[in-house]
Amino acid sequence: MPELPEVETIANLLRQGTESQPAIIGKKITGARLLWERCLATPTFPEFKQRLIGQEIQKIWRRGKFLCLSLPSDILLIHLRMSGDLLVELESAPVLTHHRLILNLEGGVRLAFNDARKFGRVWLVVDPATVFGDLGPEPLDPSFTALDLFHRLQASRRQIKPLLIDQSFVAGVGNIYADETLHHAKLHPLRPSHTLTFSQAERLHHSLRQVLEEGIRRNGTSIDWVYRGGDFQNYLRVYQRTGEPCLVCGTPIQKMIVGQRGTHFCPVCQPYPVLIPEAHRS
DNA sequence: CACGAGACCTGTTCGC
DNA sequence: TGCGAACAGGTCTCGT
Repeated sequence: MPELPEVETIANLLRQGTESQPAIIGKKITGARLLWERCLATPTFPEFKQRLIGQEIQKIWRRGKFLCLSLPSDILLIHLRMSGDLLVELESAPVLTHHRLILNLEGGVRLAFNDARKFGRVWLVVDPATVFGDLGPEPLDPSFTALDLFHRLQASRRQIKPLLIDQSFVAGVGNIYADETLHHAKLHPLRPSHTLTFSQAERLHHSLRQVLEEGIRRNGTSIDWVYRGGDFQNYLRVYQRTGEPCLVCGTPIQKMIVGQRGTHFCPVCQPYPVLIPEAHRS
């Protein structure tokens, strides 16, 4: 499910709390319960529990699609993958079917990792870089410029859509926001990345930020049976709008499979350009 | 290096 | 109405 804007939304909720749920910053972890063994990537559960209990949640942040909780001696990393969610609930609340890991906190509340499809993972590490691997730049970070993006596009000959969702290219973009970004930037999903001009790269850079920021502003996208409170699904321009009119030109939105992922685009707003082979250029 | 297929999972929706 | 197939916001690994 969650891409950058959804993870950012969850981080905000955990930091600030809501009318019904307290913020969890500053709270100590008092207990842990593992309900689906494989969701804990590292360390073993006994060590996890022993290291975790007594530590206080000092900071909550995001890197790409990773949710990160800083503790005094460790960092707890959570990746929600397709169907994961984090809920703050009363200790007395019933344990829902898809709860996979529960952390008890001070004050009678708990943090529950819920994940129907069991793809999500949790790590407790000292150095998050060991888990992040070669994660690309944060698209909303001011240090990520259009020129950076242009250089990265030039360094590859891959199709732009699979490249955008490659986490080592830029961090945090998934299927929904990639399709939305390409439509906003008026670029065909199959366009080879190295054929983009600098001004097209600038446009892509701008579109990527516009779309991600709007997603965050609307508290993310809530689709399928997983409701998270966001309403960006009501403002999608192409994603899951196959056959419906393009909001810009009225042409029916088309769907194709690219890199095994459903890809939605407007054939008129996002034309595939006639490319002149390099060898034939004067 | 780039791409495709398959695996990991469960739940919902689609098509006959 | 019922049932199997297809599909879903992600990522890893393996083979070509």
